[in-house]
Amino acid sequence: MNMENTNISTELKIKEAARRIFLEKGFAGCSSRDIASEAGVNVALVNYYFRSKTKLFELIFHDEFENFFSSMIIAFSNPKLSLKEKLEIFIENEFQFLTKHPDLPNFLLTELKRSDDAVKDHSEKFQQIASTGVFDEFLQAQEEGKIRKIDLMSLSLLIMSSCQYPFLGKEMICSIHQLSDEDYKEKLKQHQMYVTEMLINYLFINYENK
Amino acid sequence: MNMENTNISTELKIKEAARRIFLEKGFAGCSSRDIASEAGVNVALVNYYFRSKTKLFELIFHDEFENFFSSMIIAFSNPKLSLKEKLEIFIENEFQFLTKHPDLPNFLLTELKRSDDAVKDHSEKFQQIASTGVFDEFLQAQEEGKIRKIDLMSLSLLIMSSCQYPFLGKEMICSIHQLSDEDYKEKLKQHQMYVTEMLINYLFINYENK
DNA sequence: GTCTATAAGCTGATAGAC
DNA sequence: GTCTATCAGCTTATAGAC
Repeated sequence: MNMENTNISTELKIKEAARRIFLEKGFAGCSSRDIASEAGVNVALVNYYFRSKTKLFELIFHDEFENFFSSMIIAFSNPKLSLKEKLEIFIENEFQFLTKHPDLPNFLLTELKRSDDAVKDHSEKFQQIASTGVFDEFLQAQEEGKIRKIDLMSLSLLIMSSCQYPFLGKEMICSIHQLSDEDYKEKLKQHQMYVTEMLINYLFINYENK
Repeated sequence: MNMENTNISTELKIKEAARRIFLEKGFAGCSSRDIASEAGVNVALVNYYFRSKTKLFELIFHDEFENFFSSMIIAFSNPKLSLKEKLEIFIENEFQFLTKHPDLPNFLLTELKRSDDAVKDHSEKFQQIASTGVFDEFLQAQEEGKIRKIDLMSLSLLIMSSCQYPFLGKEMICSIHQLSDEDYKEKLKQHQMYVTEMLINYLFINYENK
């Protein structure tokens, strides 16, 4: 039915416009009119399809939150990979994913800070990653003395810091070092190599990087 | 004069209220009325003293930007310290400073992203740090084979990532690992140790951390 | 399903009383 | 210097025409 198609198409147009605007400006930094305008439709349609700006935002936020963690889990779910390969591929995937979605970390962290404490239990994400078995594998390797003994939170934090900060701090770094977007993008390739080397050297005991 | 004192006091009350509100909610996330209310004064006084919300914001932003970098430079300016000590003390200072100003990194990075490209040249900050001589010292040590050869941007990025991300990502980490503010604060002490160890092991060649 | 018109409230900012 | 009152404009959201 072409009637249904136009409905879905308009709904999608608004949702994708909202995604772009929210990610760039944040919830407080934009209006329903900005979103409607970006989608090329009337303001009333935003509320017609999504009832309120807040409901639409919650939809997008949830979507992006899932997206963000799904991209993390891919490397961990491959049983053929060694722990070291999992880490290497995780970092590679993160830099690739975040190059495509550079605003995502700032968006998630900023909006998570703004949200109510009541909505703040995301421990199912921990469970989701745990269910890949990668944490058990880490703990096992620690028992065997192959990996440095640090707790899972600090481990995650070290890895997430190194992967996400280059995208969070892009504007600051570029303005201090006077780099263009092109320059920075180029520099990030080399930086990814340093990050990989540093984390592997630190976490894996008796490992020598040539 | 007590008349002048009350003026200055009110002006300061508004400025400090604005600092707290802007840092917590961002420019777009609050209104002049929020600031006036936090300061315990009438809305009209905000414009009376600072002409506009934007002018007041620019004042605070500039202030905090300076504050942020000043705190970085302390360790580098002490000529008695070795390069390794400079890094250790820098990290210690950063964690201490950011524990007192946990919202600052997110504030600066988010608002820097929002601002016009025209206002984005902060290369004087690079010059300011360079004038402590710490970069020359690094380059010298690299020539002597004491320090891994990586460029200054990646070096800064590795260090800033590890120090700032734990504060940027606090809400995300706490919601995933189900930690209270108290728990997290306690965990950060140990994390700081890991960060120090990792950076020193990676950057300083032939260095063995017991 | 999409539009116009409009409601009710909040926004930044100012004029004028005290 | 500080307040009240008020402006014009923008906000989210809805009612009703088509």
